[in-house]
Amino acid sequence: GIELKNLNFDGEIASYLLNPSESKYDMLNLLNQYSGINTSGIDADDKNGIAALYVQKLDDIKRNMLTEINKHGMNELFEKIEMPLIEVLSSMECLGFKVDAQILHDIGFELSEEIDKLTGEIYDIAGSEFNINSPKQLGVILFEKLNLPVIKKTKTGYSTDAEVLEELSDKHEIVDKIINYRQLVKLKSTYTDGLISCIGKDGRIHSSFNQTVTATGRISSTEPNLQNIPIKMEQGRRIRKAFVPENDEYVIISGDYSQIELRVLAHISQDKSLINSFVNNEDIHRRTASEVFGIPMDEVTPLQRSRAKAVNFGIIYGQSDYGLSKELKISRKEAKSYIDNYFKRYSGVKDYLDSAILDAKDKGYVTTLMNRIRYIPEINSTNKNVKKFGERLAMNTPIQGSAADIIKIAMVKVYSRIKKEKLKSRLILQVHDELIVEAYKNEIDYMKQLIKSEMENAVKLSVPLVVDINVGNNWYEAK
DNA sequence: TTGACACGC
DNA sequence: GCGTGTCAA
Ligand SMILES: [Mg+2]
Repeated sequence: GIELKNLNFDGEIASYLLNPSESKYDMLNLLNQYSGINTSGIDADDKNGIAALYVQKLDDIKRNMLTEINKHGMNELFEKIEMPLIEVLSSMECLGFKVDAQILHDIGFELSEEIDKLTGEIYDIAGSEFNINSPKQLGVILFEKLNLPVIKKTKTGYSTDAEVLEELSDKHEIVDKIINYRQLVKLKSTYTDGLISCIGKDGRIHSSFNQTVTATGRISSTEPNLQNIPIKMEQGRRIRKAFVPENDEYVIISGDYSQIELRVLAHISQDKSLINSFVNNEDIHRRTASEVFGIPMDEVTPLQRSRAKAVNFGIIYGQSDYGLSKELKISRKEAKSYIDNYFKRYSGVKDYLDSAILDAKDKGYVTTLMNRIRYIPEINSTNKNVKKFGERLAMNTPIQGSAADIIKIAMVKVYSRIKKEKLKSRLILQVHDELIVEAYKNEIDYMKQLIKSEMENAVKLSVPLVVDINVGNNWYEAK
């Protein structure tokens, strides 16, 4: 019920923009970096003393930070995006998302039954009882008792991750049951039990949205994390049926950007072919397959399209031929030919990614669409692996960070219009390329248009931004 | 506290 | 590439 008004400067956010890789933006750190005083003699436990000094030096700290923000051209990012976003996130936290506990209990009960059944079967096959949740104990069973081949090792012993289990699945009947067990236990512990424990007295889940955690400008969500609710597998996806509107006067509307990162890449690289693909609204993975494999669009097979999709993801991540070969389970040579072909066809993308690495080396940092910065010290490492990692950061950060800039602009715009026009609908969640609105039924058509247009027109790029809108009686149905 | 693992974009 | 939660040790 308390309003946030006339906020124009937040020190934590200002310092986050000046270096988003820091882990703490507390008063002592800010004093040390921006007040000009020597803080080496200050007792870190003296909270009152630090707070008093911070207030005393606030004018200096503020002036120094704003000067730096200005130098980097981040004025608009700070004043027009990040500062207004504080109220948007605060509102999302206060509103929360209503959750039907009964649905979660029902799913949880089903999961328990299946887990119990699988547990018994696994013990029977193994010939002994052990903690299946312990990778260490599971490793002993799989690789010592049952003598299955060791696929890969971790720092501490045998790896038993999903990729390893997948490879072992036709070697022993226990493996599929373990794969299944893992999935179900994850759903039960993190999602049914975990979410139930977060439901407030108002029947809603109030996540925390952190604005100063990620190095790229994305927001993060904790207690609970509402940005990783299952969607890929149907069994997990059903969890979304528990996320419901307040009552039957409301529905859930979801607006999600189509291919926002590749569109951002087309824009910042100005690659002619990639821009053309999006201007013509092509199926981008099919087009990539056609270019990489040198075949007409209508002759692309499902496998080729799927591989091209992995190539596109790899480009965004700055993936090497080695990384792509592991992802697609193909030879390094074959992966290299995919990437080489891609860069021949999309030479503007190649030039751009090279320039991002040069930027990181020359200036020490890379930037996004709205001039958000991220320092990349890894790029100067003498350790080859660290240096390569730095190069991937230099390539990925402008893409991921620009997408974050865009959806933040859209959030501020959607929120402002709802407030100004005194609508009953509410912005309640953001999941990186998606906004979720709890919409009043009389406002459905209006909100669909409002969300679509504010998201698509958040910024003007060389390619269109496309947003898909879906409506449903719960989050699952809004797909 | 850390590492392994699994969920999301 | 970017995150967070759970569990075991
Ligand atoms: Mg999408």
